[in-house]
Amino acid sequence: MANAVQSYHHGDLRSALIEAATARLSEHGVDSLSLRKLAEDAGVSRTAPYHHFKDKSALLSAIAAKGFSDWHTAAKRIFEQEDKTPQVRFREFVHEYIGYAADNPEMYELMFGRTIWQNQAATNDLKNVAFPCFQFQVTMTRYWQDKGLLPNNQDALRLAQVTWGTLHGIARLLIDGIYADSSHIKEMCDCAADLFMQKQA
Amino acid sequence: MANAVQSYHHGDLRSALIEAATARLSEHGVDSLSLRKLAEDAGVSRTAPYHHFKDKSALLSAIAAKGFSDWHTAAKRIFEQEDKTPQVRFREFVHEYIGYAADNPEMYELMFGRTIWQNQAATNDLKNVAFPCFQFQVTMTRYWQDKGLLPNNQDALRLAQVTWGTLHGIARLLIDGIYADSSHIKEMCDCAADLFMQKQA
DNA sequence: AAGGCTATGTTGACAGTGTCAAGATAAAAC
DNA sequence: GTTTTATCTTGACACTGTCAACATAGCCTT
Repeated sequence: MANAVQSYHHGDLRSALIEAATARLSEHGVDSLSLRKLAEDAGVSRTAPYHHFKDKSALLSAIAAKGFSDWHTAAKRIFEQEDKTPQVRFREFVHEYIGYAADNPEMYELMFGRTIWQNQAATNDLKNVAFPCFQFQVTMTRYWQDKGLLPNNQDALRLAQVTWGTLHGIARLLIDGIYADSSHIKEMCDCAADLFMQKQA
Repeated sequence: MANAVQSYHHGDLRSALIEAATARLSEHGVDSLSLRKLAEDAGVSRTAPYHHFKDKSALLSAIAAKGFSDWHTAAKRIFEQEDKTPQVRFREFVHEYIGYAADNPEMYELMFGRTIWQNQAATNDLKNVAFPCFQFQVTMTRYWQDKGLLPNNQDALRLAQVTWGTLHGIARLLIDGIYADSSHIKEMCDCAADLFMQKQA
């Protein structure tokens, strides 16, 4: 950060802030993120960030947006592996989802936490990235139904909400350390996958 | 709160604080809870609460503990209805769980949010109430397995984590307003119940 | 090139927050 | 009646997000 000569204008403060925030996020958690500390990290005064983000929530939304787009591409990569059977890919998807959450707990917390979603605080930029990500879950669900992995007598949207809800719930129990510890992640994932694909077991 | 004559000692500040906090919680959300406001509500100075709770987290834990014990009794009531078939009771349980979360979003958020669970902040008092509540979920799961509602080839603990995770996840998606809106609660519950009981469908 | 517009960055200020330390008061214990 | 203990008080500190007012410098037009 201190590579450039100190000048009145930073040059690319927006990126610097997001970078600093992402670093701090994974190390110290979303709760310890303060605009003032981030400004200091970027070598800039307390209120400078307000010229790039409406408020704190907007900055957090920008970081979360990056997380969603990353996850979306990761999900697509798993889903589109042509060399594996749908069943294998489905199971892999479950493991990857929980794995992503367990490996990036603070990012996951930010993406799906109430910090940025509560009382319509979500930015339009955020929604534009997050919603396609949600939609993709429905697309995959429909595919899994077609392939006979998931029950065909259910509405795809509902089923997507339930399957995704399951992954989301397990992820949160793990992250928050509520009656589920990380040493049994694999067993839990397999159990969930088995449960969904009961008829094929 | 102003019923008693103003005296140096409050009398039952602990209860008054919890009461005020519970009221504020359901109205304005967990994020708007401040010790100072609660102290003011109770007609007492800023730091008085510290003689009854180690810190803010301890107060929140006490409220959450009440929530857990309430839910535990509610769950037992549903589970032990002898006049209904296990299948009906199971479905009812699903609806009641999500219903409780949807009706008391802020309390649910507090009970299962990271506010009180993160980095081992949970009080022993809290754990002592919450853990039996979790255990009960395992007990129920084992029963449902015995009755053939849930797959018998799965470890009860894992299955309990997954089924509960599902309810938890759906609850959170609803509460946080993430790609699931409250007008479809019933359909989502039925879909989840159907998914769990696939073989019996 | 001169001048003004606009994006960006600055300090000052305000109302909040949780929490500690030190002292005041009253009730309970001896 | 005296001492201990529980409870409550004011004062203080280091934080926080955010607004208003002002400073700087790069760009745009003339």
